[in-house]
Amino acid sequence: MGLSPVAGGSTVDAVLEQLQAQVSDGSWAVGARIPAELDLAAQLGVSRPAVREAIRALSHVGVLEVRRGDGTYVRSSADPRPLLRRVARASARDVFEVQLAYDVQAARLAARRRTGDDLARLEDLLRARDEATEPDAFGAADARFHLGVAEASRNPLLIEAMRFFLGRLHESMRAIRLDREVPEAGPARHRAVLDAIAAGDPQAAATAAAAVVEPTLATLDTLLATPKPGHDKQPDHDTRPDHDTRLGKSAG
Amino acid sequence: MGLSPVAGGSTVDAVLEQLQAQVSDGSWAVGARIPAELDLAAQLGVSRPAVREAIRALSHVGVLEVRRGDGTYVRSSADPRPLLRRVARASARDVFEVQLAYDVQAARLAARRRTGDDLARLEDLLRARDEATEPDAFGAADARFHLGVAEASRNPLLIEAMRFFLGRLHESMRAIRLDREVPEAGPARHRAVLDAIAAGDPQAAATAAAAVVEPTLATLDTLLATPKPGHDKQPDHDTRPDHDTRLGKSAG
DNA sequence: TCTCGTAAGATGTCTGACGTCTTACTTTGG
DNA sequence: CCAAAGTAAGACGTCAGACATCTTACGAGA
Repeated sequence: MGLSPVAGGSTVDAVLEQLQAQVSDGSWAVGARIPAELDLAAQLGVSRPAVREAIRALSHVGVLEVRRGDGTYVRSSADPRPLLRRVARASARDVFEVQLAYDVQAARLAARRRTGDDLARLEDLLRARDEATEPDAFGAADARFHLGVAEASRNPLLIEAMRFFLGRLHESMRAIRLDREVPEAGPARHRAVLDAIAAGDPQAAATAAAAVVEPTLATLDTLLATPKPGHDKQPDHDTRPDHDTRLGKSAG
Repeated sequence: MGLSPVAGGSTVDAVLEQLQAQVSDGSWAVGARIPAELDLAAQLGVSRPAVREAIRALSHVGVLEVRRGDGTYVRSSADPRPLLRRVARASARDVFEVQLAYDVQAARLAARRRTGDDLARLEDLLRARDEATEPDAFGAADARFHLGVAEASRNPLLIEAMRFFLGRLHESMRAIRLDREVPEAGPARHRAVLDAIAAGDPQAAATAAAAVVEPTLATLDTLLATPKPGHDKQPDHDTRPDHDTRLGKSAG
């Protein structure tokens, strides 16, 4: 597959797409150096800034790696764009289900790998969660406990994935104004997770973690199916949600 | 938090970091319009192309959204950079564990939501997997089956996450030259997953899915702990380029 | 043969300009 | 007085050329 001069739409987007295609289909192997910016600009019939913007975007997501004075190299052949698109448009429910997957796996791994320090830290986090009353503070404490479990799993990728999706989830919930209406699971269920982790029982930990989130997910479905009156009003100024959270459309 | 002129290192990276900080700490709320490129350039003491490259990168990951002729808006306050960094540097083992999380959740959801068409498709995929003999073909068929389960989960975010991480996993395995040495689970375990999904038993499906991947993960650990002679060479992550990556003349 | 300096190539950044689209305001017609 | 069309301002999109700085490779000299 070769490169061809770009046609319509956005120039930079077209360039980006062609570069990503070269990487995805293996024309440019992982580890290989791609042509210089000026060469690419010439081959594509665009200016150098256009090529640079495309390379910068691909570099930011880890597909390319730029080494000043040397050249630009392929770092990963996996195309992150479909996932990025989905993450941007995902409904709160979809994010919640992914988050549940992380929670269960984190608990399972934590049960096998947790240290004494981990347990002490988790105890602190759970206590802080129990003592929090104000909604925002409680939400933050709850997230910190879940993250604490992930940290005990000793899997940095899982930790960061969970951190990101927790933030994304919080965002989605706020967008549809359910962040204060969806009841959280009580202290008992969280205690069960910690106990299973302390006991070193992966299976029990996984089950307990699922039990923490499942009820909330069920409640979320109920709320989405029958929105409460007086809370479906659209924000009337500067906010531009419109990138459908695919939830409140029934009320429109 | 305000903006301040950038100092050392890469200009664009510094700009990008400041823009991301403004978004992450809430100085620029989701939905709000950020200052114009020229204004940002003036405030940061850099040129417009530098600002544009930073905005392009943030736009590519869904943090910002650019509307031609109008302005640039904040789309998400979650910072994806820590996750992106981790994804780029993650070990095959870490990716594998995350993949396991997806597999289990996908199976659980598929058991609840699969249609008759899903079951028929999964039967085809499983048969194709059994019939594949050549290593590459088998790996592809195996991935397609797992993706098929994800598709039956009806969660587009989970599907795309799984697709991306499967690709990333394949990449990692190839990098350490284990993609043909780690034995895959046999047909029996996969059959159990499909049966549980067909039976509509989420718990059994989750357990079966875990049983598919767990042994492979254990084997992977063994191989990584005691590398086979002749295969312990470090993956040449920074493979030096052959100049042969030049593109042929584009014939249009 | 080893070391150092130099030159070539590539990316980093800036300046300035023009094109085009969106938006809001103004003007005009009803 | 209201509504529709026209216009102007603002913002992003793209291009061109130039210079700075870093990396690498090669050749000259010890």
